[in-house]
This record gives sequence, C-alpha cells and structure tokens, in this order.
Amino acid sequence: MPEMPEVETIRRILEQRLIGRRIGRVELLAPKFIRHPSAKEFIPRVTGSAIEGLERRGKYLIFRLSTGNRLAAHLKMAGRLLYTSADEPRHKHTHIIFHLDNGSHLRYVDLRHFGGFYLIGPDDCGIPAGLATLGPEPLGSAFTSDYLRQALACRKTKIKLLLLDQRVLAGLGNIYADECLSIAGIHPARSAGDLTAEEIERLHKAIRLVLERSIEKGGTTFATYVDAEGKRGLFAEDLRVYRRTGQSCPNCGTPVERLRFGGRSSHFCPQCQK
DNA sequence: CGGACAACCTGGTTGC
DNA sequence: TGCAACCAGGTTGTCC
Repeated sequence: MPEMPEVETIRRILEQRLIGRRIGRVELLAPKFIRHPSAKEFIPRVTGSAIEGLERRGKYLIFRLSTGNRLAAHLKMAGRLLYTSADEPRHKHTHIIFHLDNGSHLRYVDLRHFGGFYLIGPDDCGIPAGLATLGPEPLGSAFTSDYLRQALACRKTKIKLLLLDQRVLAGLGNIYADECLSIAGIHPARSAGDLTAEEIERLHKAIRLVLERSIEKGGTTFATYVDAEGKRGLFAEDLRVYRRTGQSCPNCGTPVERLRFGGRSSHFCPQCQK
C-alpha cells in the first residue's frame, strides 16, 4: 500500500523506537518473505545485531545494522511494519517477528504476500535491483525542475506512467502521481516529451508540495494502511481526484473521470487537466 | 523504446 | 444468501 509519505511516516516512528535496540530471536513464520539470502543464512546473520540507523530510499526502508550489513524492506501493496508489545495479539497475516532486547516486537504483517526483506552486505551484495536503480528523492536537492525536464525530454510514454517509473523518480505511486498531475493541471495520458517548460515547472512544484503535505499528515489511509503504531494517515481528506470518480473536482465542480492504462487506474478532472 | 499483459496473493465491494 | 466479476497504495518479466 505504502508510497513514499507512508514509508517515511513509518521510518520516523521506528527511528524513535528502534535505534540502539538489539535484535534477539527472529521468528520466521513464513520463510518466503526473506528474498535474499536464504532464510537459513538470514537468521544467524541478523540475530544479535544492533540497529544503528533507519533510512529510507524511495519506498524502501533500510535498517543499518551494527554488523555492517543493511536490512532493506519493501512493503509493496499491503505490507506493515508494526512496533508492538510482546503480548499484543498477532494479526492473522503476521509472517516475521523480530524479538527486541527490550521485550518489544517488530512485526512484519502482509495480507497480500508481495513484500519482503533483503539482507545487504557491506559490498552491496544482495541489494535488490529496484533499490540499486532508484532515481532521485523527490524532496532531495537532486530533484530539480531541470532534472525533470531532462528526464521527460523525447519520451513518448504517458506522463502518468513515467511518474510511476522508480528509475526516474523514487517514491511516487498511483495515489500521488494522480494528485500531482491534478495540482499541475496536466492530463495523465499526455506524452511526457510534449509537456511545455511551464507545465514541467508546475509539475515539479506539485510533486514537492503534495509529498510534503502528505508526510505532515502521516500519509494516506484508504483502506488498510496504518503506520508502525497502527495509526491511520490523514491525507485522504486532502485528495482531489484519486478514487473520486464521479465526484466533483474541488477546483471546478466537473465530475472526476477514470481511465485505465498500464494496468492501473488514473483519476483526473477532464476540465482542469487537458 | 513503448505498450499490453500476466504473475505474485488475499480480501473487500458490487451487481445479478 | 450465493456467486462471479472486478477492484486494490507495487514491481518484475515476457512478448509483440
């Protein structure tokens, strides 16, 4: 479920709770969620290590461990990382429990089984391809309107699909791509290379604005997303078009429409986004 | 390069 | 109540 603002919200909470904690027993209820290396190798390499830092790149959460290894997690559509007490009832789809030295748990819960963990060595051995090829952080200094203009130049693909390409920009997903295009006033099916300099400028600003505001509100909860303490994100009340098909555009009142391409829905106002 | 599609899973909603 | 169809916040690979 989570896109960048949701993962960042989880990161901030876990940073408060986990820095300095040591991982004790790793309860691997379903080994398949360890994507690299094998579960057999994973457990001894993680057990006993302390958590020294918690970083985020795009939608990846990265634990820096005292052994020099890093532990990367991707939650995909429905993954949750929950910091709980030991006696908290276990959600049905709990797959991994990291027992911590203060008696608490870090639990991985994933209803759809898409997410998983990667243990990365000091030499980057085991790094998932998606993490190695990520584009710039949308709130970082490398993401300038110049960068965006060069990334879109001569590209025939639809702007919506290009915004979802993590190699171009790290962290946007279906919700925020639709919202950014709405604020920038750009139709999602436009060819990326056809955008004017002014439109690219608006899009660049919209991306930063939407992500900053969403992080401030703890991300977007539609159905199932909750943060590391089980709390919902409040940005859903600010959504302009995402999953609002048939409802009024907040700008002009025209009913929001939905198109499907690239196997996903795009929501937009046909009046404001030409 | 671009576009369509399937695959990986479970569960909620909608419509007949 | 039952059942089928469709939907879902992501990514990867294949095929044309």
